Amino acid sequence: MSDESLPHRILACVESIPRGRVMSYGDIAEYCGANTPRLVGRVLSLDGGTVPWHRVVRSDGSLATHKSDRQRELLEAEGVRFRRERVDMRACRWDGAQS
DNA sequence: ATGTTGACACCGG
DNA sequence: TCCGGTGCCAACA
Repeated sequence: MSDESLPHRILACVESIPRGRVMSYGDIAEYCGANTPRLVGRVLSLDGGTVPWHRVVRSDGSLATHKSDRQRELLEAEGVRFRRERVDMRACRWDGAQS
């Protein structure tokens, strides 16, 4: 399964997130076999923006630290439901296999 | 090898 | 629900 390197796997996973859906750093880490969610954030920062990074949020639904404004904008544009400053995980969480 | 840093997660108050 | 401290693991100087 891991014909690709871990960083590449993570990016592929993020790309697989459907429009209007989100995944937490921890979920992606587990799904891709990363030992720590911090690694996911690192990969995304290095990548720069060739993947829909805005669809990756914290496990509690809060947004990333520096780009939170931008991120919320993009997510709302995709129809993601917000509750104050947090994503409605209950409705938008994507596990990578859900229908 | 050791200490610092970070696009995180979890727990207690 | 909000805030702060603690635990994690990998990358870097």
